[in-house]
Amino acid sequence: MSDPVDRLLDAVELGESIIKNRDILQTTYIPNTIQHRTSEQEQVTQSLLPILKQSRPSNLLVYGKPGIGKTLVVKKVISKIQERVEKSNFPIKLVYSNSKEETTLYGLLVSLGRQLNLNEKELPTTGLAISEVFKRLLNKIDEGKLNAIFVIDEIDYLVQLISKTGKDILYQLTRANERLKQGSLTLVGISNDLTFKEKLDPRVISSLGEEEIVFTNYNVEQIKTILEERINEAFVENSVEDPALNLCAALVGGEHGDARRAIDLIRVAGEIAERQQSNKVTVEHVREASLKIEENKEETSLKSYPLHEKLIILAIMKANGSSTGEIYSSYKNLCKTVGRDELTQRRITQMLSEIELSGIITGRLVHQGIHGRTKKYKLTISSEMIKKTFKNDLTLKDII
DNA sequence: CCTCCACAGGAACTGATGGCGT
DNA sequence: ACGCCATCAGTTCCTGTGGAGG
Repeated sequence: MSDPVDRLLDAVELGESIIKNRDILQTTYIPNTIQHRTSEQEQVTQSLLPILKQSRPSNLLVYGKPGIGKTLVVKKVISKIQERVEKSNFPIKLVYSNSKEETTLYGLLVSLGRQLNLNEKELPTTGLAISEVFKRLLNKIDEGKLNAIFVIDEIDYLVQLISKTGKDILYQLTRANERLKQGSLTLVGISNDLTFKEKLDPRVISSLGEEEIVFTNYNVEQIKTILEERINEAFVENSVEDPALNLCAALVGGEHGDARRAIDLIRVAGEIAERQQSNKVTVEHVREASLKIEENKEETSLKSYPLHEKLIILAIMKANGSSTGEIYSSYKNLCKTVGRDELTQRRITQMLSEIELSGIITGRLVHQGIHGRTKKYKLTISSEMIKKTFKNDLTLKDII
């Protein structure tokens, strides 16, 4: 999104910048005070408190919509506790992982292991049985006499991964303490999906859900104060106009109140203002930033698709609003012209729903009586965008 | 009221890849 | 050297279905 080369060049060109501290505008930055979240911080601390007494704290489940500070609060509390026990010989190890970023169960366990300082030799990235990986994790904790806290973000994705493979890793994680002699393991699950608990094994619920904390959504006012705080620290004084700030909060607050997106928005707006050599961030900049973020998302997801998905998107583009059957035959023609083997219709329907999930197309189920049922797909982005991004693709450029 | 279309979408399977332990 | 294990892309086979048209 923000190209480091551009950033450097701009900074040199301008000599001075209206953004004085860029790190603060990163969504991973943990501010000193997390606004509107004091009681949640207390609750998290409360359930992790037993660590100080060297006994095992409760497992914890944190719920709430995206971008409302769940991860921030959990990370902050744990690092505070870490500071307190630093000198004792009973160290706390924070291990964070995001299930969405790891595509497989194996990958997730390995990323946990890496943070426990297991190297390639001790924990290879492939080849082992899942149970073997798990055993090595526990061994490491036991040997190091660690108090490990596993923070698993978007744990609902993990549940999906597990249900595919049939392993009950979550159950084993929650019961791991019975297998540990010297260390301890605490599980903190973070979930966006408030109903996700229903999908869990009841045995897991009883131990994982020992404590539950629900984060409420931010409203527009709260988003605004959060933005204000970051702006104060990150921007040169008075360089963000009030209407711009309001618009930022309104654009985001109108949806789900995702603070991360608000912060992204003001950061991009700031960068645009800088590039235009303006010394103020205006409403216009925010509007532009909003568009730019949108387009960027579209472009990167278009680019990242494999060939057959791209062909499907082109097939839809040629006949916007067509049914699966029509798309499929159009796709087959495209395959012929580029000289590739075509895939089965089953695979194509699957790809279509995958693409739909990313938001580039939308499908609508239609029942046409004797003409059966189909899904009709439409593009949600402009065909110019598609042409523009696929033009550089060697195999595609002549069929656009 | 029944039939039958044109698919949706689940489940199980295959073959390839890559790397482990022994 | 061998069997094993996880994962991925893709295939095969399958059951299910709302309502126009007879």
